[in-house]
Amino acid sequence: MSPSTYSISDLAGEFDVTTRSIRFYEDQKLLFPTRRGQTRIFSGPDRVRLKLILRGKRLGFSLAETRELFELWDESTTGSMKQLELLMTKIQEKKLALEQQLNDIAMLQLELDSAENRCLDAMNELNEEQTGLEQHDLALTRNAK
Amino acid sequence: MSPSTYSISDLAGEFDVTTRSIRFYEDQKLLFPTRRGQTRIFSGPDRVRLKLILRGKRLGFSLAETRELFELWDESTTGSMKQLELLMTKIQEKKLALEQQLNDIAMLQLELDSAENRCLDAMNELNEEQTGLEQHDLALTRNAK
DNA sequence: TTTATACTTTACGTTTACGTAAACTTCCTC
DNA sequence: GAGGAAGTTTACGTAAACGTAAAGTATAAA
Repeated sequence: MSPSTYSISDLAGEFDVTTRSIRFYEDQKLLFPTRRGQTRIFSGPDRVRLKLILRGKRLGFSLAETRELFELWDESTTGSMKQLELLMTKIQEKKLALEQQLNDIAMLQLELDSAENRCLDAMNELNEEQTGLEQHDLALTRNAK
Repeated sequence: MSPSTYSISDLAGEFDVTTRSIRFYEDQKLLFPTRRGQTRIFSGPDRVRLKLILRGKRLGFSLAETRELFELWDESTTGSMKQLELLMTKIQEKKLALEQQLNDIAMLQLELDSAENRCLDAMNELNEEQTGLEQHDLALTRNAK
């Protein structure tokens, strides 16, 4: 069974971040460990939030943005009407940004494929120059699975 | 017809960045404008690169990473075998990172949808409390197109 | 009891990606 | 020829996200 509390180095080890980073995230109000004495004790939800923080980073989110998302999520159970409307706006913004990111990724993937093919072509040319034509059909094996 | 050269403020205006940023990108070897006197003149390829820089930023790339990609692309026509193999490695790395990003985005989208629904539920509840049950079926209109 | 290990706080240092101000030059227009 | 707009260089400032000592505490093992 997975434990329900974690030390700072447990989490640092599991997610490959430094303890310094984890303490910084706490300082920035992204994590809320309890204490035993002065030692931090992280809960399951803390662990989840850490995972989300790191995912956010991979997507280019600032810590402030991630914290905003956390707050939105938390307030979604308690918010007033005015709050909820603002929340909807923010959610829509994030969704639009993600759409944009999907487009960006799709285009970059196409370009990387193109670069990959150019690279393979160049490698094949170098091979042919060196070894003559005897391996000519090797050039056709590159799309085989 | 689109012009083939651009001033710094042309590009700043088109892509909504400051001239300061553009100069900084040049300083970091990401753009290579020519000069007329001391005034920068940007080419079509420069404009494309600027667009790519900004796309990279949206994906969380550092300027150094983007420059690396540019250099990879440029070297793909001239590289030696050793170079080309390293290039392939880098390309694979980037492709893997993009796959990860796609996963990350998919999960975040699910969570945003969930948050959106929680939000709509909460708003409907507030409405019902205030107006009684007369608008009860309004709660069902939210998935209509 | 000493020693090792893990944890803590405090605080200054560093990198990235610009912002911002100061002090010019060019060119156009009035 | 006096502005005004757009360009330039130089250089210091700044926010974010940690890195990196320094110095102390707590606990378990030898």
